[in-house]
Amino acid sequence: MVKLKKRFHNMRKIVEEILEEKFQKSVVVEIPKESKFGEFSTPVAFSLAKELRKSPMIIAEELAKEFTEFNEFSKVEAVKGYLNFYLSEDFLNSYSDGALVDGDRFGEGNESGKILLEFVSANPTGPLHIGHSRGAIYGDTLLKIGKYLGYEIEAEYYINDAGRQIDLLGLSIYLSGKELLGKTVTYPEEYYRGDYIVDMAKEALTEFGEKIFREESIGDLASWGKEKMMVEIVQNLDSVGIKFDVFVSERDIFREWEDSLKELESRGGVYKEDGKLWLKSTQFGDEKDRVIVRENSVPTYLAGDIAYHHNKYNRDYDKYINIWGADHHGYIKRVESAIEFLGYNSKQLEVILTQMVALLKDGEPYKMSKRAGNFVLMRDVVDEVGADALRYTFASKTPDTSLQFDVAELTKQDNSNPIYYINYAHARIHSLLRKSSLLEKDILQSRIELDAKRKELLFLALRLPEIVRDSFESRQTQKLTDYLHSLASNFHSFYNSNKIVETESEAQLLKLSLVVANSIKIGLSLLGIEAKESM
RNA sequence: GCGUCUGUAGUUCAACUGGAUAGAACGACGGACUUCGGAUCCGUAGGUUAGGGGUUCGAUUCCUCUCAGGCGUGCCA
Repeated sequence: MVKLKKRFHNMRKIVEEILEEKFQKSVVVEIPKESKFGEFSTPVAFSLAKELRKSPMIIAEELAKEFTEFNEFSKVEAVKGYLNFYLSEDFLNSYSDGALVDGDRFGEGNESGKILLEFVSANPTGPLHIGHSRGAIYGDTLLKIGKYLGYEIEAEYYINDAGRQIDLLGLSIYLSGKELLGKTVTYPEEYYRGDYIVDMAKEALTEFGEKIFREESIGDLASWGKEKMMVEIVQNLDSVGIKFDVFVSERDIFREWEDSLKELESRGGVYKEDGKLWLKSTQFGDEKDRVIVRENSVPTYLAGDIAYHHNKYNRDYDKYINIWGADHHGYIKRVESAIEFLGYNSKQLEVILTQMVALLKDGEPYKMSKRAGNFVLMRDVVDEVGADALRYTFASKTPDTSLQFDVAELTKQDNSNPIYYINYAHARIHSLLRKSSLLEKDILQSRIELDAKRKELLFLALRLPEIVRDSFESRQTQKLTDYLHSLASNFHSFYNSNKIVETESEAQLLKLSLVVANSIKIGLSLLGIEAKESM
């Protein structure tokens, strides 16, 4: 049997280490698209061709001979300059045993590093809409995957509870309340409309009586309304299984603004002009310098963000990840420059932008605006399609491409939904286990004899650790969804061409199926979805 | 105008960050169990990777120009 030195290493890493030890340099290890080229391959002979002044074909031929003594491989072949590696049955069986022993923790990493992940941070002036839910689900998926890999990650929500939008919330509730009381009101250009404002006005009326709708009470209505909205937002997030570790308030953070300002001043990051205070953000590549304190001495929004990032950096993480809507992208440079002026390294900050979600309803474009109140509520979509489908949909799209879909499409719960497809594969495996009369011990102790099909399926199932890692490091959660889909697909195909229960190979095929089920279960759980054992 | 993201099959997306014949899914069309769940499987059609030029053994990937679209370009948040 092959001994596994490093349980937590994924298979590609194991092969990489073997090659790097051999060649004393970093080597590209890839997984060929076609299984006839082996499980792994490397084009290393091409890069050696120049310095050795020999053809890649010849180099590869020679190299292939040097890998005969590795029991990880059953065969190492040179084809057209590529070096192809075929994993041995011994190795794959050992690795499978490891996977089954690890169970739910197969692929878990031992990465170190403290990461602060800030996401959603939607203004508490209305419920979450479908656009917010994209960043929320993407962020939460990253969080789950990162934690699985061993990183210490905190999920943080920044509450914009200061500034004009909160005043506007108070005013909007106030005006709506006036109208409820039969008064004629004229709404200004900018205010929040939508049913939730009317609902809050009604609630305020029953809770506080008519006296709340006096002009002096707008501030009270604002902070009361803000609290209401945060409760609503937390519920919205909870409905898809998202929980934050920390909520920070802009209002609280702002108390530290003077400290940040002093720091900026002492490092020459600001200057006065036209009675305003400017941040020298051009020094770090911004298009122009930015006002941080207005002529009337009221700080701008950026000031709050500077204090916030100052606060974050003082908490001393290794990395700060912000997930913002694409409309904030102009902010990156100015925040980075502020971080530099505060004496910190802006390279530790990584901003991921999620592009817009353009919704259609029956083919018609759906304009989303909180102000106008005709946005699609996250809550409504969750009610219609369920948390699982929504989570899968957003996790399966790269954040940096704008996404357009029809609400009507998502409300369809037919078999085009990949969640059903993947769950079905998982449920099928459990169905087989229920049908079988074998003991678990006998299944686990059997040895999987590999033919081409079995090997392909087993290899794919065992790639989970590598996929999870890759998915996190590239910040591309869709690598995980794609993987699960193809694993399910591969299993369905296998299932249809093999009888399993009550055959001579029952034990080993069930063992193979168990490895598949384990990877599906883990993968789904990292997406925040619970695998079903029956449907 | 500038910044930024994007452009790959009818549609939605891949392509391991420079590697082998550009792959899947959905949709379309045609098939498959008296075997364990047909919510499945198998097959067929569909491509000048937006376009030109460059870098090299090799480009969907890197550079450059052009074209098209989204977002941004408040002392709003």
